[in-house]
Amino acid sequence: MPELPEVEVVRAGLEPAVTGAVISGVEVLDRRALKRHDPIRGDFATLLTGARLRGAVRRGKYLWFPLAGSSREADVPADSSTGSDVLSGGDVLSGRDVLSGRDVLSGRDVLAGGDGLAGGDVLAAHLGMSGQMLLREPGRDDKLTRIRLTLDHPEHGELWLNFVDQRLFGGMMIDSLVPTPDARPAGFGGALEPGAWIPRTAAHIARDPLDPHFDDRAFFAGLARRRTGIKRALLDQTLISGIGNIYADEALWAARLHYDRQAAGIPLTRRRDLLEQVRGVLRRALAEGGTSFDAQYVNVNGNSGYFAHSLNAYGQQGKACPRCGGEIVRESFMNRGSHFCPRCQRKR
DNA sequence: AAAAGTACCTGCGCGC
DNA sequence: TGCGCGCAGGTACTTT
Repeated sequence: MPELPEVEVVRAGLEPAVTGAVISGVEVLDRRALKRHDPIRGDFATLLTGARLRGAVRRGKYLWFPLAGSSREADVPADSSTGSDVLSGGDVLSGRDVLSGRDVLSGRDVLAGGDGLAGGDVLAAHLGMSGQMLLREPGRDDKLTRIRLTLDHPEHGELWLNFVDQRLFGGMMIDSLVPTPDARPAGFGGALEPGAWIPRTAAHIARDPLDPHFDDRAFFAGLARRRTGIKRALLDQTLISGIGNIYADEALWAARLHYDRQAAGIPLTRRRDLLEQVRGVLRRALAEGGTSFDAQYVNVNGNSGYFAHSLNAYGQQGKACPRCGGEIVRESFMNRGSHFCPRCQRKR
């Protein structure tokens, strides 16, 4: 389901509700929704109960919520003999400034709660194909809720956060932060400055094209090296993140590129144009609240976005191409649909 | 090493 | 109405 615009709608919707909230209850209704959680680090519910959420951060389609460290961690003496990063003066492993005892990720004092958590741990989430994060009045259940967090917010009071996922390709986990390879802020955190720390599970993906630190030149060079079709390259989250099947088809339509054209053979000017189209499509979709065809994709209140009305190629098979009037076709590719206009998106 | 294939899942809508 | 089938917006792991 959700690609960058949809995940960003979720992030922005959650941000005011989770920032500063304490997790007062955790119900894991289906353990398969924890499949990326490493049980060795402790029980998900136990670790999370009592922890305080500090914000909501996103890179591409990955979401995470930095947690305040546990009381136990806060008692750790300022011992610079272990794991301290000389250059930053901070503790690489925990994301905490060892000398000052303050949390370098937020600049705030580490709070008690979430016993067993290390400073710099996060609640990480991926929505997969069908995941939703719904904010509800306590007592309001949703069918297919897999994990429920009860949030206690100093201003908003008590809320349920239902993680709903039909297909169970998504999930939640507790993860630790590692330094970003380029030492720049990890992702988009709204009001929260995420710092140059990223969850281990998301560390391998590239920045997304709306990230101010996205490296355009590295992307163009990466495309030039790919011996594969351009759509495969766009969907490769290690090259550029946040794009899924819908926006790949839409951006390729806008750039007049055939989905299976060899990435390496595309001239630089057209690679530049493609990136511009990618950004345009993602920004427009975001402005309309994301794309939804049904209740499968919704924001945190359960409402749908409007971008489905603006699609030019995705799902438009049989209809006229809005640009040239040719007929949009759907072809099976990579076990999914590719939608394009054979007239203005020619392979050669 | 990079690229392609496969596994992971459930529910819905469609045609018969 | 009931049933089987195809379809779904993603990622991680394995194989080549």
